[in-house]
Amino acid sequence: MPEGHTVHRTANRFRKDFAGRELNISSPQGRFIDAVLVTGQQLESSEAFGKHLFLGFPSGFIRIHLGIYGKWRFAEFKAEPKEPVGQVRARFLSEHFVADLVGPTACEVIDLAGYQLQKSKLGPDPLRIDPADQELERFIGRCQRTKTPIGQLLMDQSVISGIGNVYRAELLFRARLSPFRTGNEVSEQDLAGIWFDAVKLMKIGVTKGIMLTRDDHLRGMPQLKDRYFVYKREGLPCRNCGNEVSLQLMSSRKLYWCTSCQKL
DNA sequence: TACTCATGAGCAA
DNA sequence: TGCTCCTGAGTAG
Repeated sequence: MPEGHTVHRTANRFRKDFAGRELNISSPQGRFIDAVLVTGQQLESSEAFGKHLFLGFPSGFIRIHLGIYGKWRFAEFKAEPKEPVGQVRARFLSEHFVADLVGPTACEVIDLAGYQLQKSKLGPDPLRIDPADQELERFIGRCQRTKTPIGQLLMDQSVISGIGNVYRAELLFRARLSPFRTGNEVSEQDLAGIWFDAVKLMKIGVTKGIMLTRDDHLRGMPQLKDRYFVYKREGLPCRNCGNEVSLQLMSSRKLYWCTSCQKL
């Protein structure tokens, strides 16, 4: 489930199983021909920024973005790894670990300038908190300078990075904010509330590996149908007021919200 | 077997 | 705004 928390988990996994080792990098599918530029080199760093994963090697970086279909398959092996299954764009191999990448939107080798350029396009990431960078102030400033609806701003990776369609819907419900309220009409206090709630929920996502947004369900592993307040619950009763959860398209993405709890 | 859908985003018009 | 990239899971028949 590729929202930001997944990418941070993947970065952690690469640090744990692959960092400091020379990796054999190949493209079983044949579409990542630049694998030859970095294969055999030592993995020096593994970092997530928003939904981007950057793997650092002596001669450059691999940037990976899962997009909507992308997936990782990790495995440990004793003697030989299993043969790749399906359309494996890239295979990362160390002595005892293998990571197969399937269906990413982006998998490319970039230099330091490209790495810095990619990072410069991203807004603050709630999972990378550095007080010196004033992330919260940047986020609030970007929102309050525009008449774009808050539901759209939360999906804009240059405003806040790592949020996707699930967290967007759930954060706005938890804040009782209409997705259609424009950025300049959302108070500083409400924006700070969304930010800190995102920090909280996404950290849970990193720890648990799934998106949990209901405070009464933070323990255990609830079924998908019980996991959310509004996401994918169109037509069902709102868990707070009982009104039907609404669904409509916003910038061609499905937006779920409760018209009664999240008034304009 | 065929069809639909998805947690994303770049690009042209 | 709509098209396109791209893969696999789920569902209907």
